[in-house]
Amino acid sequence: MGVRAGVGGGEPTAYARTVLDVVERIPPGRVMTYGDVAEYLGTGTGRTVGAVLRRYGSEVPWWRVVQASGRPAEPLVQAALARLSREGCAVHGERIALAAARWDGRPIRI
DNA sequence: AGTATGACGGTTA
DNA sequence: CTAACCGCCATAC
Repeated sequence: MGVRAGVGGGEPTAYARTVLDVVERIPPGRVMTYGDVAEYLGTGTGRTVGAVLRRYGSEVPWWRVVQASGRPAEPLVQAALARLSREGCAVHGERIALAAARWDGRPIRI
């Protein structure tokens, strides 16, 4: 049941699965930067995280991953901002207020 | 094996 | 604020 089989031809690599796993856990209305995900995993970089989402991210909340500037990646600016705004995320221009929406990976207060 | 490629990030000008 | 540059590392070929 690889629910996450996205557009990619093959199956996600082991690394890709860890990335997708983290992104799937980002709570609605919260965001992580590409670099945050890599740092949280302890492997990879913002680039590698972006590469995974580009390939296999269609089945996970990809709009909750933004650049360190608070702005969604180029091809996703409008789509991501619309979804985040709907989730109650504070949007300033084309940027998310990271100070308020950034998620550290810990449960929000059970 | 070696090279090229990114939904990135930080620094510098 | 914009633009250029370089370091980063998993993948594709």
